[in-house]
Amino acid sequence: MESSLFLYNTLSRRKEKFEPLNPPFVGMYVCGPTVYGDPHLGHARPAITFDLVLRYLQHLDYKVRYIRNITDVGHLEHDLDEGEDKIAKKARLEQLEPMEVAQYYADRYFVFMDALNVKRPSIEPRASGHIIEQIEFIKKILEAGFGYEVNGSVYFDTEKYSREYTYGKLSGRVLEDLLSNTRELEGQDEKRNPADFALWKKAQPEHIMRWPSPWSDGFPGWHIECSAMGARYLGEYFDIHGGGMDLLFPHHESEIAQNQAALGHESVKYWMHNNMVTINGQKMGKSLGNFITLDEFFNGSHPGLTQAYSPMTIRFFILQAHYKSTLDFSNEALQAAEKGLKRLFAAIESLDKLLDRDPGSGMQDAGFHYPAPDSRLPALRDACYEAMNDDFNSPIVIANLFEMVRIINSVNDKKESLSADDLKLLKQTVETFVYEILGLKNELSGDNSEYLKGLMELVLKIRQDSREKKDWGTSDQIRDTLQKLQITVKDGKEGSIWELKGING
RNA sequence: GGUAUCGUGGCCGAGUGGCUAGGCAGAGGUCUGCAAAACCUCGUACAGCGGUUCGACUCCGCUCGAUACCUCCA
Repeated sequence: MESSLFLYNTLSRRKEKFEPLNPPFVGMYVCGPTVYGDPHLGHARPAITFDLVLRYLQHLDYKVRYIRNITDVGHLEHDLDEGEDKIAKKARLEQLEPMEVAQYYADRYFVFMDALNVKRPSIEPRASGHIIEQIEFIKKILEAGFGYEVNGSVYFDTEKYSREYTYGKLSGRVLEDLLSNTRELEGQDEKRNPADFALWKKAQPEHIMRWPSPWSDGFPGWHIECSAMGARYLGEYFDIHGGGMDLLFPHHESEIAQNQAALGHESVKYWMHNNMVTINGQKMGKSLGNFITLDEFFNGSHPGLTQAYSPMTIRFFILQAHYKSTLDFSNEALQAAEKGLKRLFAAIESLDKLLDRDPGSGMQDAGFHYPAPDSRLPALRDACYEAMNDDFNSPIVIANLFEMVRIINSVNDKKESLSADDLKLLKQTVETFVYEILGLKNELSGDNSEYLKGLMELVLKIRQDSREKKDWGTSDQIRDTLQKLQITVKDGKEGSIWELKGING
């Protein structure tokens, strides 16, 4: 595994070799959710994408500090209520404290991310807990001369910035185009330039989320939190900054400008952006109202869903597409993912049984020959590493895993044979990639208590006896009854196996 | 209009200048008391039109189409 990890850097628009600033340490910052609504499928994408990145970096023995923020202040409602904080609005409607709302949805977010087997980041800082850092950051921008204050609000001076640096380098935009193509919005008159963005906003009287600052009682602009918290926890220069493609402009663009202005240099070496989840070809998003929440997926309680889908089905579905491609949701696609995942885990169970049965001794006595080492196995393992090294290409990893599935099943059917060493290599490879790197887990096996296992062993023994007596009536009755209890019995050459039907039980 | 990404077989989705992606669905077969599962075989896809090339789905141009973003909206 001497090949290096390459990742696509949005800033350069090409794949670059990953070379951490201070190996073996890696600093990674990912834009987290704004906690004013239930997490939906669109939230799962970046969470799982960067969970994959985290897991693979950890697998490569990097020590990763992973920061994912919680935005609980600052996002303004775009449509109806101009200038009102999103969280504040929701709070007023529901007669709750703003922080109560933020806490509620943050908790929901954690629960669903846990269900998706997304590892918790090292630190999950909240914007509301870092007002001081944000104010300090704004001060630095003002000191450097790239901001200006108007009526208690502070704005970033994009025009002045553009004289020395390039505002638009990340998103490929040109400031002049931005100026000429800006649509007219209310409340923009304070800005010198339509392309300028707020660093600090003075709160209107009805605005209940507010903090004191040198300029006014108000709240920070949207982009400043990531600049401030990134610098706070990862330093002025760190390795990876991730987020959804929809954040590329203006959020990340502005973050670069803020850091350049305040610190005198940029902060991020590699910018990574995951693509969107679409539904009927359209971005799934809060603003379009076409989102399906994770809760609804897990329960099947959305009219657009023909059934419930388990967390691992969702995770597998997302990993089957490369993170930079759009991923179109459909029931058909999710059902395909569910079945594929089931096949994958069925093969892993078969592999375990093969190893239990043949721990490597006595094979020759039992009449087995010792097959030569199978060259396909190291090749498949290497292909998995190559895929991961090539910008985290999880779909290729999965394709290779299915090649292994086919080999496992062939061995299980006695159509091929593998040495015990090869079986172990196979097991190690499969488990490394499935469990550790892709972060999948077998949801079916969770229900296999020792109690249930013992009971099933007895039932299948009785059925086996009746089968040997060709008492098909009894044997089929047992199978049919078990089927009604959601337990499927499959007769194989080495006896019968059983599984609980449906990943949701 | 600008910027970016993309258009692959029934569906989802990789990838490459000439060599099988993979999953699901479908067809045929093997195995099995039946069933299920598994295994084998199969469809010869790459928006359209030009160009470069010995050869392009893969490179270039154009056309058509889709999606995202365009100031405080994941």
